Amino acid sequence: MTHRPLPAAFYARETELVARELLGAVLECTVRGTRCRGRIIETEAYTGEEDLACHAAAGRTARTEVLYGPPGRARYFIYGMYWCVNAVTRRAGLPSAVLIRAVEPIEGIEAMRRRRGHRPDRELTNGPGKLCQAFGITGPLHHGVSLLSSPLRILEGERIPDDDVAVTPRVGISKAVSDPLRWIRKGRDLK
DNA sequence: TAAAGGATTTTCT
DNA sequence: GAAAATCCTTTAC
Repeated sequence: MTHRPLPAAFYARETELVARELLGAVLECTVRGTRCRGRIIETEAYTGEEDLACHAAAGRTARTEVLYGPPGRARYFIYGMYWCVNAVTRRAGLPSAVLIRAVEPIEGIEAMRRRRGHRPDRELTNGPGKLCQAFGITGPLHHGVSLLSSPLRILEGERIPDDDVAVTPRVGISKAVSDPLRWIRKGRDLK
């Protein structure tokens, strides 16, 4: 497969479309010379200020500033003690992003096992906080950086066909809207 | 197998 | 004071 980063124009589209198209793309992170790669298999769209589950619903603050910036940048959100990867979408001034919820390890699995405490392989990267821990993604190092260049980027991958993709409402989010906004590759065996 | 609670920090009511 | 885009451990059935 090619190893080209997805261009900024990829992210400068409707958030739901970007969430769909990111399935199959390759998340890459290099930390101190160790490179990890994983194929994206689950994403979630946070569509803007009108989406109550989106952090931008709270308005423009230091915490949400990156969401308002240009597309193609990474945003990391901390829930108490965990970080998550987001890809900012649309254009500057329109706060929205796609949360990367799960990947399949491709490269650097030894580092992932080490960072994740040698759990079963299926539990290395099957959650938004877990995959960050596995990849060594931390806030100060990665918050707000471009996804188009190292150390953290998203590469072109093999497209996952529509027949293998399911769209569902978000689950476990009290402010979630009923619209289907979570994209999952069918048949994944991660839970 | 399911449910409950803790860790931890920012934000809102 | 409570909840949040989570995860892990403990406790109960």
